[in-house]
Amino acid sequence: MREKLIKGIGKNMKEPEVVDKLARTFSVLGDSTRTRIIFALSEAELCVAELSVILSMSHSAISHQMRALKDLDLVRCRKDGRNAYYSLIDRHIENLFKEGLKHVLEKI
Amino acid sequence: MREKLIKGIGKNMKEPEVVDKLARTFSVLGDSTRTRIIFALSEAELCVAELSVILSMSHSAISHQMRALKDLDLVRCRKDGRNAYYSLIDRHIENLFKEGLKHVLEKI
DNA sequence: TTAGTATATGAACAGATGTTCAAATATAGT
DNA sequence: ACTATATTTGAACATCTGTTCATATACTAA
Repeated sequence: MREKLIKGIGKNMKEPEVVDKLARTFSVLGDSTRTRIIFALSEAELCVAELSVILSMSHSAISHQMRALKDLDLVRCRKDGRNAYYSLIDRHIENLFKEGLKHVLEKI
Repeated sequence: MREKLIKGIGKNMKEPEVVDKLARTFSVLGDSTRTRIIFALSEAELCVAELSVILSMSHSAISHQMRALKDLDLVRCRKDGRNAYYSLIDRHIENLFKEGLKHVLEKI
């Protein structure tokens, strides 16, 4: 047991607010439906109906997931008539996704 | 509805095996206990007892989580006597974690 | 061997999560 | 106004997940 080391790490630990948001951010990427949505959006801006074709899932299921992604600032929504077009909010998210993908492809 | 675009994205979609492992990888980062463990390990190699002090959690709870992290190749384990020292498996994971942290700090 | 310590494991429980279904809202065209 | 289409929402349900508790395993030192 290295008391000083432990104390130092405890001191550096991020505040609960930050830790929680970080965890929820990873968590929202951590579902295969949403992972596929993020992949699709990394190729193009897409509306709910298009995503539901790509993933073979109901509009409702997609819409619920889009809300989760929007709540955590991973995607933005652009309304055009009766369509809602979603896209990744920034390159940051795309990088995060691609870094994860690289890791997985190395380990498989 | 843009049939060709949709078909193209469907074709590019990663295989279920890859998607699932990617999702599970993000998922394992997506819990505040494990997020804190990853943070601690980004500062030093630590054993279960030390992690349990830093996080104020039982050895058992930590041990269960370490297994989840090891199963997904996020950490490695080095046995030294009766201690099990864990560390991040590579810089890749550290980058992933720090990218996520940057995103969160921007959005808070 | 024995006692003591560090981890690991399995079962069980409460709480969280993803999908479905039905219904509501919103917009466009007639 | 009415109809059709796109999306959203809320409730319900089954499944998954994280912690606790008790117990087991592994190693060290006497």
